[in-house]
Amino acid sequence: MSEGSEIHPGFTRARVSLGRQVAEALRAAIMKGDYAPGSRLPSETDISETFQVSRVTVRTAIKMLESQGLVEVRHGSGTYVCDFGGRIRAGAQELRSISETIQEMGFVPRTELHARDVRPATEDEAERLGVEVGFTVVAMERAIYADNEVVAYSFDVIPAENLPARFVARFGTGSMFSVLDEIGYMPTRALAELHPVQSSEIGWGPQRPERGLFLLLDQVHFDRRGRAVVYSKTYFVEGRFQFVILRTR
Amino acid sequence: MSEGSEIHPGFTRARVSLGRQVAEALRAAIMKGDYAPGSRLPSETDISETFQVSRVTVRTAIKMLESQGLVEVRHGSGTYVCDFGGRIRAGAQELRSISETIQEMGFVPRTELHARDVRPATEDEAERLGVEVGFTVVAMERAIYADNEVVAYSFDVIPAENLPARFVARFGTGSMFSVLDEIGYMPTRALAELHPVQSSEIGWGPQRPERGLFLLLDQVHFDRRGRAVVYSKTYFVEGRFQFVILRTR
DNA sequence: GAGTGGTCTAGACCACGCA
DNA sequence: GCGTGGTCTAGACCACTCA
Repeated sequence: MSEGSEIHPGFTRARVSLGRQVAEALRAAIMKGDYAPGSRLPSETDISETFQVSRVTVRTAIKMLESQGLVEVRHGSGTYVCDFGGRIRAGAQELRSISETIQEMGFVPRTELHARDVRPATEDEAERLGVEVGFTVVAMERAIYADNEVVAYSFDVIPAENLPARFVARFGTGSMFSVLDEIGYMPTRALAELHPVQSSEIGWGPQRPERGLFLLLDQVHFDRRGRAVVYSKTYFVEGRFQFVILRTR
Repeated sequence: MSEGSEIHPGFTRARVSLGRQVAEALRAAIMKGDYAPGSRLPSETDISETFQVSRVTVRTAIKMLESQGLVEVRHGSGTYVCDFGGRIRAGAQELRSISETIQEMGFVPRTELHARDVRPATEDEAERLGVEVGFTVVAMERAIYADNEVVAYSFDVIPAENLPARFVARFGTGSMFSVLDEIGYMPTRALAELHPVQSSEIGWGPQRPERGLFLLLDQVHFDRRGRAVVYSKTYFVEGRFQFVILRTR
């Protein structure tokens, strides 16, 4: 552990909850090898003393790690580090950018803009985003790479009717989420549907799968005020990305 | 609301947490139409007074409903009932039997046993279950119906080497989970992977999809002691079941 | 029986939204 | 500015595991 700093109430520009800070510290310790797969973490009481936080806070941190499939909690026994292989593994209920996930698993992420358009919303898009048909949107088509291998093709639609042109222009350059953050539309929640898809019409370029089999993550992102800010269809190429879900009672 | 009974600490044979009880009561109220889609639930403080529980408990209840995509929480504003259509919608991170989910959505569930075998575990099964190759297992193939329409085909494997024959015999008759519960192997956690699958070899009977497209939920169930108790491959027929994931930061 | 995680409480204060 | 949800605490007691 040996962190100790960085963790403090006081809310000194604290946009990150204490629980998350503890979770990140524990995650780093695990990744660094302080706790080997199969070994036991310190007890919740110990951790709470180490970080000087309440046990409730420690528990929220551990729940986060658990939902990422990183640790396993056994009642009456302890919390144990999971063993996981080298594939890209993402906890499906963690909302984070795909690039971020790829990076954290030790691969080099890259996105490639294939098309970009400012146009009226289709009927489907309008319904999902809760706007009128014909509302102006920015539409993007991107390929997402991990170590130069296509992991997913993503189609994103962002309502832009009332957005200053200087912001509209920035979509397609750099991280979509950082632009959204700047204009105050940072997604905090997404409701996603999962569908299997087979199509030879999805994707492009030399790595386009022959008779492509994809896992479609069909999701609408909402900001903290409940406004729909992005409608995304991300087609994950089967076999290159491991989506994990921890299911509990 | 107007429940009031059933909710009490005291732990009179309470295997169900207070939070879950409150969640169930709220869920029932929503399903009954007490709160229409889009309308606001009472505030957390109000609910905690109504049910005579702490606000923390109310919050765990609301988190459950949120993860099922049933309500939407907006900071500073309130908790609102989501609008969802007539399709079967399951929160992917809730561990519950499929039949249970189907029933709760207002359909009539039915499972049909197609095959059943007691045999040695394959290499793959042994690895996933953490047992030796050749370990005796019960293997079942079942079709799961909602209102007489096939929703999924499920392949379940249960380690049975040391299980009394009288229990082994019961798998395939009635609910798999109730048998597991009786013998003390009730799953409390499952780690699932999601994959798209296309195959004409999955399924049987007149409703077998032509060129079947499925969402495969590939999962190992664990009991509270961390023992692997079931290895399931469930192939959901695309279009008949809506898997929802709430993703949060 | 000692030690671990699971549940619950009452109370405090912060951040946000909305009028 | 009031009411809403968000975070955090200290302490209590229960249920479970394991030696």
